[in-house]
Amino acid sequence: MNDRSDSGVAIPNLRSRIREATAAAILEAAEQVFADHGLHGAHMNDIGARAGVAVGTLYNHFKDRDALLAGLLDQRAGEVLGEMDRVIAEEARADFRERLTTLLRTMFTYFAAHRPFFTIFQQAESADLRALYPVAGKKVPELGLEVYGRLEKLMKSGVRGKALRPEGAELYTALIMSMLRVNKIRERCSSAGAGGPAITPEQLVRVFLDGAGA
Amino acid sequence: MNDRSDSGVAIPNLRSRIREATAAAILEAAEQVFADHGLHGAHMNDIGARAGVAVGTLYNHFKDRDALLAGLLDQRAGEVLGEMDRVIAEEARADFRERLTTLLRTMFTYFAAHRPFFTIFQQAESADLRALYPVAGKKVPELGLEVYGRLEKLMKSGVRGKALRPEGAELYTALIMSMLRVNKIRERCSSAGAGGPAITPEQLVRVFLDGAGA
Amino acid sequence: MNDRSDSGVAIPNLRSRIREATAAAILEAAEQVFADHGLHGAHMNDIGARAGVAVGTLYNHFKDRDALLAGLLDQRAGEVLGEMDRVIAEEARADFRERLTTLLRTMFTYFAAHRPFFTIFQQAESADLRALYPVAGKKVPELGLEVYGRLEKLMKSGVRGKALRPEGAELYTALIMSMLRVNKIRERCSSAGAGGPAITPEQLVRVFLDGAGA
Amino acid sequence: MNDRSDSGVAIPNLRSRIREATAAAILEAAEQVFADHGLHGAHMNDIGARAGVAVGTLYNHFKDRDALLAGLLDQRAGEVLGEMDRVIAEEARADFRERLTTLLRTMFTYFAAHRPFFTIFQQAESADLRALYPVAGKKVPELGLEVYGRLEKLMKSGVRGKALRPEGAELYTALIMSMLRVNKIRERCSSAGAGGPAITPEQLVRVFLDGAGA
DNA sequence: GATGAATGAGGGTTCATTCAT
DNA sequence: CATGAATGAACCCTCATTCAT
Repeated sequence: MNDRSDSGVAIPNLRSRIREATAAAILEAAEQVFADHGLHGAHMNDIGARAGVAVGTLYNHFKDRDALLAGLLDQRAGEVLGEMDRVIAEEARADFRERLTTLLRTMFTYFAAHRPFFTIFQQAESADLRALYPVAGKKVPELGLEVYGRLEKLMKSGVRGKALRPEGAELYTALIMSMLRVNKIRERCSSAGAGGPAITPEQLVRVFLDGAGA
Repeated sequence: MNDRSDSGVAIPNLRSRIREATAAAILEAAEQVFADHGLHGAHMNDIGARAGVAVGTLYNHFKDRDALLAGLLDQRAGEVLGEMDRVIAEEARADFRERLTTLLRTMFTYFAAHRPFFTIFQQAESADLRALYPVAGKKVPELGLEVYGRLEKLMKSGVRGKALRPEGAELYTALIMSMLRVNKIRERCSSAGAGGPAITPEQLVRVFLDGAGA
Repeated sequence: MNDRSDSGVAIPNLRSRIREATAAAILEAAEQVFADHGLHGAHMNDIGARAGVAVGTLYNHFKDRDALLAGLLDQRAGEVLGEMDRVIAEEARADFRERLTTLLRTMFTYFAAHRPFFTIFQQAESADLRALYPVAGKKVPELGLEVYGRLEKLMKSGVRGKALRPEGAELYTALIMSMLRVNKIRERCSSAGAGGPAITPEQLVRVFLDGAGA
Repeated sequence: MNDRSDSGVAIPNLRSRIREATAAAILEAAEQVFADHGLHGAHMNDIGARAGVAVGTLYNHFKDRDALLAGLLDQRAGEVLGEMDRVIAEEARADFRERLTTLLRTMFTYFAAHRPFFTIFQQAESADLRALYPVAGKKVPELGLEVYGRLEKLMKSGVRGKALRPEGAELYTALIMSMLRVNKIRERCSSAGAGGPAITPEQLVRVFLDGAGA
C-alpha cells in the first residue's frame, strides 16, 4: 500500500515538477525574446530555441502565442504586485513620506531587474494593442489598474493624514504613476543620463511633496 | 499665347496639388490605422482603404511601409515642435510659471488633437522597436530628444531666474516629460478619469512647483 | 485650294513622320532595355524613360508589352533577312564556298552590331517562352525558320553542285545554324576568347567543308 | 536497451530520408515548371503544386526562389559532369574519334533525358540574366566553363595525337560546343526534323573531322 | 510528452495597364 | 496625342499552428 501510494503520488509530482520547470524555462525565454524583438517580432521558433525545446512543446504548455504572452505578463505582474503588497503591509505604520518612498523603491528595483518585462508591459498596455490580444486582454491591463489601486489607497491615506493637500487629490495617483517612467526618459534623452546615476525614489518624493519651486 | 502658356503651367500645378492632397490623405489614414492596430498590426491594404486609394498608390508616394511610417512621424513631429517653438518665442518675457504652463498646454492640446499620433510615437520610441525600424530609426527618437532639449532650456532658465531650486535641477526635465503621460494614465486607470475632466497644465505645474505636501 | 490641300496633306505627313520617329525611338529603347534586363525584367517604365516618353505613349504605339516586343523582333528580323536576301542575290553566281562564307559574314556582322537583339532573340526563341507570348508567337519563331529556309536552299544547291557530299545533306543546315553561336560561346568560355579575335566565317567554312581531321 | 537506442537512432534517419525525398521532389517539380514557364515565369505556387507540397515547404528546403533555381542547376550540372568524367576516364585509351563520339553521346543522352534542364540552363547562361540572379550567378556559368574545359582537353590531345589539324586548334572547342544545340535547332526549324530521327554523334563527328565538302 | 517538417492564410510589394487632364 | 498617377491582380515570402512519428 505504501509502495503503491508512494509511487502513485511521487510520479505525478516528479512529472509536474518537470512540467513546471519547462514552463518556467519557456516563460523566461519568452521574456527575453519578446523584449529583444518586440511584441510582434518575437517568433515562436525563436522562443522555443532559446528555451531549448521544439516549437511543438510550446503548444503543449500554452494554447497559443497569445496565451504564452498572457502567461508571461501574468507571472511577472503577480511578482511585482506581491512585492508591493508585502512592502505596504510592512510599512503600514510608517509616515506617508516613508511609505511612498519605500513603495516607489520597490517598483524601481523590480523594474530595474526586469527591464525587458517592463518594456513588454508598456507595449502591451497600449490601448491599441489590447484590441489585438483579446486573449491577453483580460489580464494585460490589470497590472496598471492594480498598481493604480494600491497607489490611490496610499494617496487617500496621505490626504486623510494631512500629509497631502486635499485640493489636487484626484490627480496625485496618476501623477505618481506617470513618474515611474522618469528614469527611462532620462536614459534615453538626457545627455548626462545615459551613464549617470538613476533618479532615486527620495528625489522623486522630494519634488512631489515639496515642489521644485524656490 | 498667354492662354496656352498658362494652361501649360496650370497642368503641372493642378497635378502637384492633387499629389499633395493624396499624400496628405494617406498620412492621415496611416495615422488612424497605425494607432488603431499598432505599429505592426497596421496593414497597407487598410491604410489604402481608409485613404480611399488602392495599395499601389501608397507606393507611389512612399517607398515602402517603413517610409510611410517615417513620413508620418516626421510630419507630426515637425508640427508639434513648430508650435512649441512659436509659444516659446511668444512667451519669452513671461515669468517661469507661466512659460512652463503655456508650453505644457501647447503639448497637451496638440496631443489631444492627435491622440493617434501620440500613441504611435510612444510605441515607436520604444527602444526595442527602434531596432526593428532602421529606416524610421533616424527620425523617430528625435522628437523625444527635441522636446527634451526645449524643456531643459526652460528649466535651466528657471533655475537661473531662481524660480526653481537648484538642488534637483538635473531631474526636473525628465520629470516634466514623464508627466506628459498623466492624462493617458488617468483615463486608463482611474475610475473617475474615463469621462472626467482632464488634468490641466495649471494643476500639473502647481504640484511640480509647490509640491503636493500639506 | 492649294493652301488647303497642302496643309491637308502636309500635316498628316508631318504627323506620321513624327509618329514613326517616336515609334523608332521606342523600339530602340526597348532593344536596349530588353537586352539589359532580360525578357521579363524589362519594365515599361524603363523603356519609356529611355525613349524619353511617358509610359502612356508606349501604349499609343503598341497595344501592350507583348506587341512592343513582337514589333521589335519583327523590325530587326526584317533587317537581317533583308540583308541576307540582298547578299544571296548578289552572290548568286559565286561558287558554293564563297556564297556560304559571305552569307555567314553578313549574319556575323549584323549580330555583332545588334548584339542586344541577338540575345533577346535567343531568349524569345526558346520553345518554352513562346507559350508566354501568344501575341508575339506568330512572329517570334519566324526568324529562325526564315534563316533556316535560306540556308537550306543554299545547302541544297551545294549538294546539287557537288560542293557538298550528299550523304549527310539533311543535317548540314541545322549544323551551320548551330554554329552561329560559336563566337558567343568562345567569348564566354574560352580564356583566350574574352579579348581575342572573333572566329571568322572563313575559319568556320574551312572546318565545315574540309573537316578538322588531319 | 538496444531496442530503445535503435529507435532513438531510427527516427532521425527516417526523418532525414523523408526530407531528402521531399527535396528531390521539389527539384524535379522545379525543373519542369522552370522549363515550362521560363526562368521568370515559373511561380513558387506552381512548383509547390507540381511537387505535391505547400509553398511553405519550398522555403523549408530552399532559402528563396533563387536558391531553389541555383540548387536545381547545381544538382543537374553535377550529374552531367559526373557522367562526362566517367566516360572520359573509361575511354582514355581509345582513339580520338571514338573518344569524341562517346563524349558527345553522353551529353546528347543526358540532355535528351533532361531536356527541361537543358532549356533552363541555356536561359540561365544568358549573359543578361546572370546579372539578375546574383545568387545563382556563382554556379550557373560554371557548367559551360566545365564542359568547355573538358572538351578543350580532349581537343588538345587530339591535336597532339595528330588526329586534328593544328591550324584551327583554338576554335575547335567552341565549335563543338556550339554544335550541341544542333538537334534542338533541327526539331524547331526543319520540316523533317520534328518527328525524324535525331542527328547522331557519329554524324556530327563525321562532319567535324572529315568535313562536308565533296 | 517532445519533435520539427508541412501547412497555407495573409502580408508587403511590383508593375502592366488605364484614363482623366 | 502625350502625360503620369491610380489601379489592383498577382507574386514572393513569413510564421503561427498542426500532427504524424
